[in-house]
Amino acid sequence: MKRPPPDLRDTYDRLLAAFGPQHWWPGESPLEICVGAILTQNTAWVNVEKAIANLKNAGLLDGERESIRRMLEMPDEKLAALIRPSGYFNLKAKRLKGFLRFVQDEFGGDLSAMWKEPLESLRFRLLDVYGIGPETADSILLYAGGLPTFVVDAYTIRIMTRLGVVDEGVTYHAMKELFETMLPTDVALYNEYHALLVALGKDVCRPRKPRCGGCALRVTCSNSRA
DNA sequence: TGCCAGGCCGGGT
DNA sequence: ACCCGGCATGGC
Repeated sequence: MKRPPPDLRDTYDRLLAAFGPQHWWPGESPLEICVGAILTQNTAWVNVEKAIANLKNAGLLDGERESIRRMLEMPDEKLAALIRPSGYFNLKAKRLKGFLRFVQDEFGGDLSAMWKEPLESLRFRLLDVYGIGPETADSILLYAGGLPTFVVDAYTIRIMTRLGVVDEGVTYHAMKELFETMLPTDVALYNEYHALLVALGKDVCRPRKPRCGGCALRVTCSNSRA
């Protein structure tokens, strides 16, 4: 760390005041949230919505166990065609099935049974599933399972790096640990905080614009002043 | 038009 | 242990 960490709780209050509640995750059921978490990998959410609409129209996000079974039985190409708007559709069809296969085989296609497993243990098992990396695992655990794990993404790292809170090249794990250490273990707080960082990132923190001059960073993060 | 989006995997150093 | 190309659509 280049400087003492800001009061991340105060930063949260400022973000909430600036952007308001984000109402994440924008999904109606745990299964839909899990599916969305995989489909949104490096993809704009608006495209994911189209893919999810296709799945709903095909009746594949209604009954949880039934939907999981039907998607698993479907040929890869057919599932890929449905999720086409979300991009990387061939890849994501396989990743989606990888996750569904895990839920099916290990928990009998019952997500509520999955959440009963201890968080750390479940997290490691999810990371072993093909196509599930740290962010997707944490998104599933927090937003679908309501378990207290902080979700880090590219925006989180960009924002914290540009504020000088962490050095460039900070790892996912270090960033996650920082938030979890500095904040109370609170699912609702983790939920809203990540969503607010994404809102801020979309606003001002693009990859090719290293400076956010005149942007909302000043408003929201002034407590980290040098 | 080109760049970007709520990553992750596999192969190469 | 890093680094990088591949994966693909749709919006601005």
